[in-house]
Amino acid sequence: MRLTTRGRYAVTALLDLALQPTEQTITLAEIAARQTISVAYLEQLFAKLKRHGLVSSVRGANGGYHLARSANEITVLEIIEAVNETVDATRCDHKGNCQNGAMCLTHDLWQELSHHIADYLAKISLADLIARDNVQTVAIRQNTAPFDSALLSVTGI
Amino acid sequence: MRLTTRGRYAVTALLDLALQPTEQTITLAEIAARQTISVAYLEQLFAKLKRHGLVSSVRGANGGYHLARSANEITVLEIIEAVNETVDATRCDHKGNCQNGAMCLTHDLWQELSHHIADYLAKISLADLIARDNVQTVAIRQNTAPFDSALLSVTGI
DNA sequence: AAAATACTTGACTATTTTAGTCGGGATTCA
DNA sequence: TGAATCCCGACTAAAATAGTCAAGTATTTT
Repeated sequence: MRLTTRGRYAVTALLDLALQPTEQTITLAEIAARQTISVAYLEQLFAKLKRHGLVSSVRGANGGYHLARSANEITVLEIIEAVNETVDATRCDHKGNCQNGAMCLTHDLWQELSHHIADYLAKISLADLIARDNVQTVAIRQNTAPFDSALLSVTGI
Repeated sequence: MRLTTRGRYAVTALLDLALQPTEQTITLAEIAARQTISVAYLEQLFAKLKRHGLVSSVRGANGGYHLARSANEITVLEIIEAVNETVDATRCDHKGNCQNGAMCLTHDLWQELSHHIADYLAKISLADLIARDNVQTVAIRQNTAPFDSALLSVTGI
């Protein structure tokens, strides 16, 4: 079971995307500036997110990314799994062959824990997150002061 | 957030210990044989478990380990935390300074997830696990055939 | 007292994963 | 054409995991 920077960044980046007006394409440079993530790393993550059908892209000048579905149809679980993090806590990938082909003493415990976490995260959509007070508060902060530095880094000044 | 072999082994080993008659001291060699974990690695884990007050040891010939408390007073969460695995999913250790000193967009999500998992694991004691059908089934299997090899490795034959 | 048993400690190591970086290429718009 | 943007693969440094190994200490049995 793994839940590290990669998954956190992916959810953060997609939530940032979900907070922008849907009619615009959003560049990775903008997201990078607002969320303090390097563009190069975001490229890596968005390649996976695209492969899993969570975002769509427009190439070329004025290009960028969109959510591929509406914010209430994208769950946190999907995002995390798309960037190769698993929520599985068993060592046998749920197969039950954890001890030399047989089931280990604690197999069911880890299996139930895995399901528990997956259920929890599958019930939270990007739209749910947007609706939260603290997300709104942080988003407003990120759109004011840091926006200048976003522009700076985009223009390369 | 990490939940890997180390935490799984620790819970498995303590559950094995909890399944044995309380009046006996249990050696690591026996646990190692039943659970297919190397003695050297168990030593490392039990050092931490002892430091955290989860087991007590008896040295010398016929020595071994006991649970330091009764099985219903030891939770899975405690065991996992004792071997240095954290159930925290935030990157800021709950401090809320995840983005250059300010709160990142998804801080609350990870914080709530962490609490959710911790609550879940804190409600499961070793006694709860013992009561499960599948644990009994596996324990019986491990006490028959593999017990010979346990004796063999103990006696060094 | 000696031997056997068992725990204790610390150093060491191979492998894997994470968290990125870097360079070049393809596409589109103006 | 040239700038903006996404696309792709290779590369790397640092950390964590999953152990191993060796030497030592403590206790009990004989």
